[in-house]
Amino acid sequence: MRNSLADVVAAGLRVLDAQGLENCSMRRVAAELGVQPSALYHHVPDKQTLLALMADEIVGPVALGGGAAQGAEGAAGAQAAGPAADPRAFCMALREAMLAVRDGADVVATAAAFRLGASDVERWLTALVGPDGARTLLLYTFGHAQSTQTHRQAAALGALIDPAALPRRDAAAVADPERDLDASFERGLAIILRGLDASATSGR
Amino acid sequence: MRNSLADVVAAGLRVLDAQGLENCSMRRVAAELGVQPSALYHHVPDKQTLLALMADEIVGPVALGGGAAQGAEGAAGAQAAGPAADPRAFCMALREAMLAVRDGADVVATAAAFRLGASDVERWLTALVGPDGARTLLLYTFGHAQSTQTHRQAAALGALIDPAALPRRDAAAVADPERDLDASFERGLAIILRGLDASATSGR
DNA sequence: ACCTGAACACCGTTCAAGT
DNA sequence: ACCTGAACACCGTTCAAGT
Repeated sequence: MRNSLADVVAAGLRVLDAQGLENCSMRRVAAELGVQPSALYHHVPDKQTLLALMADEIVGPVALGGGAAQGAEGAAGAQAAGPAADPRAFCMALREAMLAVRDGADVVATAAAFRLGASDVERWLTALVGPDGARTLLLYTFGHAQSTQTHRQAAALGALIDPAALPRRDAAAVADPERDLDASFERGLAIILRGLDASATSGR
Repeated sequence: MRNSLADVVAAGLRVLDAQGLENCSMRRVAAELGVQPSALYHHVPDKQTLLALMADEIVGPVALGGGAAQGAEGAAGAQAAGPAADPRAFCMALREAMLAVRDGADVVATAAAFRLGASDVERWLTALVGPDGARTLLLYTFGHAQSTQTHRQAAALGALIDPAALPRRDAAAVADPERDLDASFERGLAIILRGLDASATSGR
């Protein structure tokens, strides 16, 4: 039989991961399903809506399945419990989920901005650290993940840049940008959490 | 006589501010200059480069002209001094500059990610608060500004959403989202700066 | 309910050629 | 140096029509 909405979203994620957001066109998603472009509009009103559904799929495991990342596909052995109880683990899991699919951070961040204050992840974080802490952590996490993925993409294209032409201080980061960015994320997270602690123990 | 690179960048900014990033095509920029699309490729190798130059123009006043925003165009009465000496003022000025042009945050954040660790703004902030603090503040500022502008755009299109259908807790934010987002940005900034202070006074 | 086929109004980029 | 004209391989979306 024919395709369901879930099939369309899954095909979208496959194209996104394989080709990147730039090349994730309605026409390519349709081709992935072996169907005419116009057929997609039976399942989804426009591209933006499809991307929002894809974002939900990317983030789903984090909001529902606990701190450990589970792959965007099946989520076979899901813990029935809620998300991680600790904001650090939550943000790291969120980051991992976004980084697991190509340009995932862009897709998730854009969708989240459309529902500012009303997303599941923001609600969960608000329960853990209050509304200001939640938004700060979330936007930092999005910003860092987007930056990481854009930088990855730039590095993938421009293996062209000659490391010898760079200032000495950037040498380590150029040598292993992936490890550097992971560590940089965790240090920033620590700074924000320290700020939240200080706010809690002082007069607010 | 004919157009210069500066003319192309200026035309790009005019189209961006008037039509948004989505509609800021090479063909429209060319039309703004009264020229064929192919003529742009004499000044610029591709669209990405043009957007990066536009990003520099948007952020320029902040990196060079002090804390006060000055409009992306002329910057007639520039203070000769460096940027704001205080990280709070610097981030607020950066945010203001990005918000001053439609989709400015998207354009600046993308360009910044391509030069991660090598942008002028990151260098300046690093001098004020060290590399971890700089990246944290920067990515938070980008994330919040992007979120603000995306949310604006959504609100502009969907005056459709019925406020009565929303949970009560969001009522104030819906009533005046602009003021709410400004205040939210400053509270998040305070949290991060408090975290940096705590790191400095404690053992690091 | 789900899809095809054809169309409309667009894209970024290249390239030979003009002045 | 700066631009035109024409072309290539694409876009998102709509709409009548099929099954």
